[in-house]
Amino acid sequence: MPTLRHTPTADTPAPASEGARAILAAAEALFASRGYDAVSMNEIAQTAGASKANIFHHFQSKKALYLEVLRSACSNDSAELLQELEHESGPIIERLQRFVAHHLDSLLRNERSARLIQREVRQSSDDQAKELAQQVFGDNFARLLALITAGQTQGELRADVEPALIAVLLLAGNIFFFDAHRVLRHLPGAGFATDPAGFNRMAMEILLHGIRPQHCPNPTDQS
Amino acid sequence: MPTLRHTPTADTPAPASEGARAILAAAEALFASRGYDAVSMNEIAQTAGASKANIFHHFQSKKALYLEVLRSACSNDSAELLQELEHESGPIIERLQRFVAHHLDSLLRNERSARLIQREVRQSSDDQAKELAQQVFGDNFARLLALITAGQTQGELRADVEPALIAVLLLAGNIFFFDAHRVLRHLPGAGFATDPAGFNRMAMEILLHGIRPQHCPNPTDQS
DNA sequence: GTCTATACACGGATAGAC
DNA sequence: GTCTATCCGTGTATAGAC
Repeated sequence: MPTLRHTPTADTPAPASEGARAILAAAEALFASRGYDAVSMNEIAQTAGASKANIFHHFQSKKALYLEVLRSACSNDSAELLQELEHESGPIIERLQRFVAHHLDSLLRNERSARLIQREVRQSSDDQAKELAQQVFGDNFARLLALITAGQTQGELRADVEPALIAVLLLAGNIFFFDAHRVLRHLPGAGFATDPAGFNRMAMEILLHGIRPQHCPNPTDQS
Repeated sequence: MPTLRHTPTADTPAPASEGARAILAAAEALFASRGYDAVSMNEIAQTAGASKANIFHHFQSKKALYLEVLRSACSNDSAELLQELEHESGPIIERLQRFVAHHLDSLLRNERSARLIQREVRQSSDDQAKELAQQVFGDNFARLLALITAGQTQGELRADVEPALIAVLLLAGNIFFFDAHRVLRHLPGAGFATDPAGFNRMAMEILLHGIRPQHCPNPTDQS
């Protein structure tokens, strides 16, 4: 698969001449829900209300169209979460909590693009992963790390664990929930599978008591 | 996609007449690494050293072959983990720890089958998920739940959280690591991405301090 | 920019000999 | 059980008119 380097200078590299945007939207929906191979150009044309040949006029090939879809999906998903992090005040733990909740919500709301990106993450062997890490996730992950390390220096979080590990555990729960909640629903005792917010609250509660510094209610001091 | 109900009575429903096993093995490798659509019957035949028509002699259709592959992959993956749980003594936390470590190890070692099953979990919308939950994951998940509840009644684990939630968090870390470690490697501060065992140890350490009841080193007792 | 028509290859599946 | 040969649908991509 070709490289997906994106020139970060131009805001709109291809203005997407009206009809092309319809094609892009249709392609995104179809690719995300059924994968690359399972969807045909005929189908995309039909869904977009355009002719198959017109697609090839706007995009060099099927793969080129796919990569274009990927790029737009990535930047959308990321952009939503950027603000939540920095421009806030108050305890960092609360901010983390809100971030995680927002992240899961975003996953579930933009299910299509989320799946699309996940697919790429998983099947990207070799050095494609590096590009993904640097050009797609790098910024947001770094931001999350900064928040966590701030929490550590401020004493809100344990300082004896790698911040990246905390970040990963924070995200892992969300992504697992996103992936598996349909199956989870039918497993014994996993009623929370239908309640993302509740899951988030409880998972965070568990994680926090491992993340925070020893929070011991002093038995001698019970005023 | 057709139902994947498996008669649980017969141990070897179809003895897989020698050549059929080669086909099955080749199909598993190809399906797992590239997905259902991307692999052709021609390719499977070639890899297995058989003719395309011969595949259709042993399996009704491409989809039937796929389901057969799925079934075998599932039972293999599950079977490995079954023993680890019950037939042991000692603190439950330790057993959980060993289970989680073994689980991640199993994922990484059987990458192909693991991916295959994950694919099914994610794209199974509707009631296909129910079958997966009941016929593939049900047993193992129930076992894990039993272990956790035992830990709760024994006082090793906090009793005020849903056991299923603990189970999910235990698994989520592993699966996220399995999915993302290639990308993770290239993110800042995530050096543990190349060290599954280390990741397991640290993640478990974090989780435990949230899971176990308040573990407070008594400051008055320092003999 | 958008269409109709078409070339060309490949994929899944079957027939029938051995 | 295994093969060769073949049918038929569909998918990507192009040519060329409007």
